[in-house]
Amino acid sequence: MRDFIKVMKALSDQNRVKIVKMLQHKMMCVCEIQEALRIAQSSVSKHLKILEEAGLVDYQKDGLWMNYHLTDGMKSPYVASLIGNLRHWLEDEPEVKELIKRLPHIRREEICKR
Amino acid sequence: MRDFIKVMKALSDQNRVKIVKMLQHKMMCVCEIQEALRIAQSSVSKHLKILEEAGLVDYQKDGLWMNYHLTDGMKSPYVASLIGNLRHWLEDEPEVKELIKRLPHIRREEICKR
DNA sequence: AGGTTATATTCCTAATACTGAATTTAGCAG
DNA sequence: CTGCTAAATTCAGTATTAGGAATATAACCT
Repeated sequence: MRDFIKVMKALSDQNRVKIVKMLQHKMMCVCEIQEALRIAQSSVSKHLKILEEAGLVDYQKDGLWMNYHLTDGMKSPYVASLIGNLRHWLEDEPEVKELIKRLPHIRREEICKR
Repeated sequence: MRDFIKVMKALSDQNRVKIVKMLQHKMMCVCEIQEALRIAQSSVSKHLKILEEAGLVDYQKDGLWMNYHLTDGMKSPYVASLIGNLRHWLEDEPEVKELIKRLPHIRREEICKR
């Protein structure tokens, strides 16, 4: 029950859903997500932690960068099902579409170092 | 997006998830749910409203009673998917099992009128 | 109409959650 | 080691949510 509710809560926030939708397209570091969502860096970190604790995302260190990516959901049927469905769900949401369109132009080399 | 998040939020609460699991077994009135969950009547009403606004439950009047039941999810893919999955999900949760076991003994004729 | 009962709504309190600014931590480069 | 940068954590303020007691509403009965 606790695990199920963790996943539901994780997906109960607009910014976190947007993060999931973006990560379907490419792995991203914190500052890229920050740039895409235009919210404070600390907020991004906290959202990612909530997604991670729900089992939705994971990350690999790459020097200073943390590359966040979606998990395969092998550890939780709730995660597997929702990540699977979210591949088609919300695809036509204007907010999501606009975000995805901007994705290719958000490159860490241009964003970081400031 | 708003609709999706409404469904996620509706299922982000233990008592609301329990209500959904109970309604898989039979339609129930407010006081039966109140007796099953052992929480205040106003809390039950509010949870049911949240579930209703998310499209997860609906009700039919029967005199003074409101018979709440799960929807078929025809109006929302999110609802359809989650109600479908919740038919097997959480079946082995001790809290849910105990609740379902008590269900047959919770009959409105014995509960109401007090 | 007046009484009774089931449910909804209002009101208030306590707990939880989101936000951003500031600080800390960790990994590089020289 | 020093300086620099990305990310995590802490802190404080605000907003949202869950809870129950009390009240209002609606449907029934006589």
